[in-house]
Amino acid sequence: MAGDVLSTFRGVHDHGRCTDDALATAEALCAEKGLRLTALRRRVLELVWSRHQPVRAYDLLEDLRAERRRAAPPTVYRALDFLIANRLVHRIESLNAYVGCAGPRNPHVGQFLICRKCSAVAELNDGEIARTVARKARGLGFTVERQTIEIAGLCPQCGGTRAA
Amino acid sequence: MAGDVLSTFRGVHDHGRCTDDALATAEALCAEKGLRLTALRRRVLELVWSRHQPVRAYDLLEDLRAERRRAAPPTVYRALDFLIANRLVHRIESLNAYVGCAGPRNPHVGQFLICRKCSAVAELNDGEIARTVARKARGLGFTVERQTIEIAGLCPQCGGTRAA
DNA sequence: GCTATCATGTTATAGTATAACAACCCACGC
DNA sequence: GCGTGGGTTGTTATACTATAACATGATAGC
Ligand SMILES: [Zn+2]
Ligand SMILES: [Zn+2]
Ligand SMILES: [Zn+2]
Ligand SMILES: [Zn+2]
Repeated sequence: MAGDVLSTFRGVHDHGRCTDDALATAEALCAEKGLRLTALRRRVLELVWSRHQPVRAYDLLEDLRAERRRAAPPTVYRALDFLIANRLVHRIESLNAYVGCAGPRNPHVGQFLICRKCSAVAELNDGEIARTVARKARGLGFTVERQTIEIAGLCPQCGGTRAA
Repeated sequence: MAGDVLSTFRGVHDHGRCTDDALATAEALCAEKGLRLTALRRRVLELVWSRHQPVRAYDLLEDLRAERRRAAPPTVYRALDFLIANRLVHRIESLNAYVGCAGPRNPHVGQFLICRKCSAVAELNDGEIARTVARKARGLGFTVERQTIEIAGLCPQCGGTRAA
């Protein structure tokens, strides 16, 4: 992946490289696990990465149709199901949208910083937050299976304060 | 409100009282702030509380129609908009559903424990989690405006471990 | 090649939410 | 009282998100 957690928020990053890396990692990961990253699934993953922003399913569908006339909603939703199940894509619940996973090899919960102005999303993936949440929930007798953490606000470029 | 954060998860709580309290608090709060808690909005709030579970908008609509034939989707969505804007109701993003706010007087972010088996939802509202998230985000130059934290799993009644 | 399995195509429909404009109501000032 | 103006609700239509159900096609192991 190209750079740290905030690379998405910076004006320009080498997004071609960033997408290529993601696809290469996905290929390798699927090969290791014996998963079938078909042409369709690979292409959907590529389209998800193509903007480095949360992408909605029907936008993906529109893109797909340009090159695959027979694409229908199940086409894209099934590809997304596969990609999400195998941790290559995350769903952003508060936006009904999808983003490529920045680190599919590191097991992690979904934690996202979402800029309401430029729509960029960065994956936070902070262990301390995850552990604090898990500890508090466990302390109440609750068994945690999935954490959904979505932080909305302004990224550094769009009005955020400078890092200390 | 009737009891602590986990009262929702216990077999039986005095839910009539719990709903009455919520409505009384809402009335008082709106009176203080000069907000118009109309009959419709009050009734929708009551319906949201009626199950002490996440309720979907179209279920509310169905309930409403039993007594107000002219109710349509905007009827319920507009009431929900008002209730959410004034912190009387929370939206659970991962479920497309709505729950009554357990403590509208305490300013707080939305943090929820959601049992996938019995569908009960408890509002966590833990300051340490909120502060940890805020600190981490701020450290990256991100200005936090809204936190969405939804923890899915099993509640104590449905298979969670006992609290220590 | 045969066959079981998984993947995709295809059609239809379910579920969630908002746009746009009309009608109504009520508080306020005249 | 009367108008008037803003906020609330009614009404119709439509946009957006997602899945069901069954048919067809590709793939891999035997
Ligand atoms: Zn990820
Ligand atoms: Zn931004
Ligand atoms: Zn209750
Ligand atoms: Zn439960």
